[in-house]
Amino acid sequence: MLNMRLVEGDLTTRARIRDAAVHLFGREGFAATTVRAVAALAGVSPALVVHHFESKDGLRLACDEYVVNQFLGRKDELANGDPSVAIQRWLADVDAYRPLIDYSARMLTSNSPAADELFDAILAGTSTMVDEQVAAGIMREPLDRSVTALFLTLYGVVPLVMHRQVARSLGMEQLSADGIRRSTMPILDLYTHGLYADDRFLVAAQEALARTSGPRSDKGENNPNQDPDPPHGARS
Amino acid sequence: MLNMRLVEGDLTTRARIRDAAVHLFGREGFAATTVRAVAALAGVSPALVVHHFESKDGLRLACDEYVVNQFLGRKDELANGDPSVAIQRWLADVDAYRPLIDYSARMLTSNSPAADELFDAILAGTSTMVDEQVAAGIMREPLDRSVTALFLTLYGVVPLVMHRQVARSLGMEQLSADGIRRSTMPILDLYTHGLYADDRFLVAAQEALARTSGPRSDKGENNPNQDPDPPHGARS
DNA sequence: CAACATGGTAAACGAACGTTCAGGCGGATG
DNA sequence: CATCCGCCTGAACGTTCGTTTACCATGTTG
Repeated sequence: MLNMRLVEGDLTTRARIRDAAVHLFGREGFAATTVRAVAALAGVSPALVVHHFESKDGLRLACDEYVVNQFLGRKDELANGDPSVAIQRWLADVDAYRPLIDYSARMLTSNSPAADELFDAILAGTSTMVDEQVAAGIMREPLDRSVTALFLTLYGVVPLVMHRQVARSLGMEQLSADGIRRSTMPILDLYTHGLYADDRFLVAAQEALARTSGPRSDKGENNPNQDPDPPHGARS
Repeated sequence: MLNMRLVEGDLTTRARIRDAAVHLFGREGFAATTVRAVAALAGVSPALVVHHFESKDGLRLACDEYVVNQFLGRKDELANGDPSVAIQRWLADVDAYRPLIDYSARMLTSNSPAADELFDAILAGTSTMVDEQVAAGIMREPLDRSVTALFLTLYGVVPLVMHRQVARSLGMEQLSADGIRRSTMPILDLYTHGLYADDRFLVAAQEALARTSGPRSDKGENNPNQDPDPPHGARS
């Protein structure tokens, strides 16, 4: 009834088209990529792309699903997994996974449901990790577990999402295993010891927050830092 | 010789078009936004858009420059400024600055030269801040100042870049001042005390890095960021 | 007053896009 | 051997896009 290679294997023409699409969507973006370009890269006719995926949107959906599954492993293992493992697996072999990295980086900043699904999965994994590490005494009890897990997730994916700026800043052509190695210790140092010599900012912020918990009228001139960037006496 | 309002003021038709473009480019993306849509939102004809900005790319360039200048303050003050001040100013009044936030969030993950310029400016400001705070004894001496500054910058902009996921995760419709307030203390706590109870991860990573400092031939079998499961292809 | 630059529009053009259609090829089926 | 069906293509269709062209109104200039 069917071609066997279609059922089990995945090196079919359909897969080649999908890979080409992941490649181009990741590098150029969805709207900037034409069906013709995908077809050309896969070595087929544009009509065949539509024949396999119904439409360009269908192709995107298939790519989304494929990348998410590659990220989280097989769908069955979705629940148990620690997503940071997947990120590590990717980053350990950046060159091989670059198309997937590019694609998911773009996906995470898009508005697609697949982006939400992927982010939620990573966040869930991070939350589990926080719970486990706190229970094991490896991690201190954070002030707010869910907010902490959220920002740990953000901090985990931002080198992926902004890999271009990371590579540029490190003086490299593109994200590489070497750059990742160079970043490991400083980041772990931050997570282990923090950065500030004392807790003056922490106290200042606490007081400021207590003061401004109600209104938000003035532009926050003595709002220590309601932003992620470390606070400082900017007015000095 | 010239219309005065064009020279000094900025509430001209040209500015209306530019604002409409920033609005749409930020919300829908550049490629997904049509010149006709910009013109319609600005209440003018599509031809006038081209008349003022030469082309759609010219319009993008003008928007890039405008947003960067809004971010860094006037161009004159570009050198002295601390960009985190700008981020704080924006986040303190999220609703008013939302179009600019959306636009620069999209810009930071794009490949435009303006994105590099903006990121470099923020990074430079953060580096200066690190130097100052270390000199003042507020901040410990980091293991690697430039890498630390880079990641502080990444961590600073990621709530902007991924505002959609931040808002979703905090159970909000969109990024709000309230969500930012809720995040302040946990983040500052991380920056002040770190997260881990001891330095076992730090030591482990240090040893792993020392072991693999040389070669990179094999697939990173004893990489610090190593994972139990080596990369696998499509075979089920 | 004539000449002209400025700010603006309506209509159309050529190109490129996503998609459709009619059909060819080749192996499995009866 | 004839049939059928899945894979695949070339050519075209309709649409929409960015852009161009011709033209109008207004107020400033010499």
